[in-house]
Amino acid sequence: MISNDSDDPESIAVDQLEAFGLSTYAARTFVALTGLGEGTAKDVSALAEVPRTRVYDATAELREHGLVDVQQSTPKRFTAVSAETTGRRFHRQYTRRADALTAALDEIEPVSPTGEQRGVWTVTGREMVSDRVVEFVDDASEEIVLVTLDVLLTDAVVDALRSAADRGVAVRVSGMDFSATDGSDDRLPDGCGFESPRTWSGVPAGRLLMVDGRRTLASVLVDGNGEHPPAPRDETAIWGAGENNSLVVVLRAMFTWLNGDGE
Amino acid sequence: MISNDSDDPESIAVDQLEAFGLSTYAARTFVALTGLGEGTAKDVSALAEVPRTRVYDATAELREHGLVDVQQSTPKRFTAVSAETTGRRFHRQYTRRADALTAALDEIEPVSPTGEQRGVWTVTGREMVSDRVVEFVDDASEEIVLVTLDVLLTDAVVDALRSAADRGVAVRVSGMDFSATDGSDDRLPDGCGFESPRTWSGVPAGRLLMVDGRRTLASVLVDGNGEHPPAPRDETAIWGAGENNSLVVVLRAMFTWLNGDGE
DNA sequence: ACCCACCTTCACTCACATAATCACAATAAG
DNA sequence: CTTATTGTGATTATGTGAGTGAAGGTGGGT
Repeated sequence: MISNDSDDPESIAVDQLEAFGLSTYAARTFVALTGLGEGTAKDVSALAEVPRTRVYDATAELREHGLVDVQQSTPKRFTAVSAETTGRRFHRQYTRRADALTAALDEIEPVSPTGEQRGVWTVTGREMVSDRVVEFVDDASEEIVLVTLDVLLTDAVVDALRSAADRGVAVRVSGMDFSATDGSDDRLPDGCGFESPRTWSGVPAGRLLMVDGRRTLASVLVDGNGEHPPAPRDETAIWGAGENNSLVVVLRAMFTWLNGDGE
Repeated sequence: MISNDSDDPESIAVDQLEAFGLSTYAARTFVALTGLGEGTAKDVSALAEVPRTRVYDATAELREHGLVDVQQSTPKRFTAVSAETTGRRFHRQYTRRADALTAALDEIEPVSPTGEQRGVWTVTGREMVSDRVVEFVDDASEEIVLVTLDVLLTDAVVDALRSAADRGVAVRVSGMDFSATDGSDDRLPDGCGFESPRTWSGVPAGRLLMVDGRRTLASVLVDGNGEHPPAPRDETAIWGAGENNSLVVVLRAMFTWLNGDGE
């Protein structure tokens, strides 16, 4: 199958514009106008694969978004705004949307977000797991224990750990692969040394996290199901919350055992 | 007609989520889960107007976006991530989209953006006109002359004027209504006094802009066609570029005449 | 003044995606 | 073993947008 989303700038721009809610005609028309700088309906129809009679609808749609100006002459001439203005406009618009969404959800959200949980929840996707890690770390008030692969220690996670350490939380981080983190990662705050990395060699690679002894998360990297490119391996995690949560109990025991072993 | 987009938090959240590309089932399911904190398919179906058998598809869709975690039990239980995480996630995602779009469009954009233009272009919408003003001001290298209503002097415009003044451009701003800008607006940099505001009283309200004597813009506020709410009046602008552009010639003559009159 | 070419708008069909409903299998509880 | 309930799949309907064609209007050329 011939994938539509090639990697040439035109296709990328069209895809992104469609993601921002524009119709395909509008997106293609805008890209064509960006390349032309200025042009008539015929010009656009020739360059982009847009029926000439529909260029007018497309430009009307673009005009409502403030992306195209029109010259009232015969034939009508159209021009697209600059790339920076376009990017800034969408950025502003969707930042506002995100803020409105957060505000609305905040009103809906019930009061007790961190209650006792019975079961174990599952998350998939590397970025999604990182988000949960950050979320848990941000909620920490006393202690954070994290064992992670180096590649999974993204900037967002490091930032969250830093701010936790700054607010007085005891942060203890250890790497699973004993390649880089010989002593402690240079990006992390001081006093994060936890346990010799070698302790964890042989453990199925991923992350282990415990926050305040009440929230735990465990993840593994699972091979993508025979995908064509090198397939950055997908991550699957489970997490649980609450003092008596089964996963919390298991991991807490595991951590205290290993920690007590070290002393 | 009963408008679907009411102003209660639930409807706002659903609308925003749909704007971010989610299906209505997924949006409604997520909002219901945010209110519940945790629940089964039946719970969601009862609270949100979603068929029970479709809750599973909706949660699958939400899971791919990292917005919902699943508990593998019978019955399955679902939980939504926090409001802040949701907002941050979408903000990140669409910031990246905007950046990718800008980069792609930059590659497409031809080299000479500021050529000689024959005709006169039209723009509608207050925000769209402000964007053009900012765009022109940002491209200024020598001189900026702006006459504007106070309400149209938004922060974005002021910022653009500031940065232009900082880079050595002669900025001269004047207000049309002689209410606030007695001498000079306190938000503006120094040395922007241009002409007594009274000169412009009686001129159809809007803005007049000239940049480097090569680009001009004129706008007026036009009454919204009998809209129900107070209807913030819409703005319509025309602009032209090039030394010999008709609009440029007219406005340049106008400005130099008034300026020479003042001396 | 007429004709012709082109531009512009409008109306229509078709296809696809999503909403919505139903039927059936699987599981757990009594 | 029965039964209610849960999960999965197939199926239909509906609405939106892509694609096409026809008709009206405008300007230029003869």
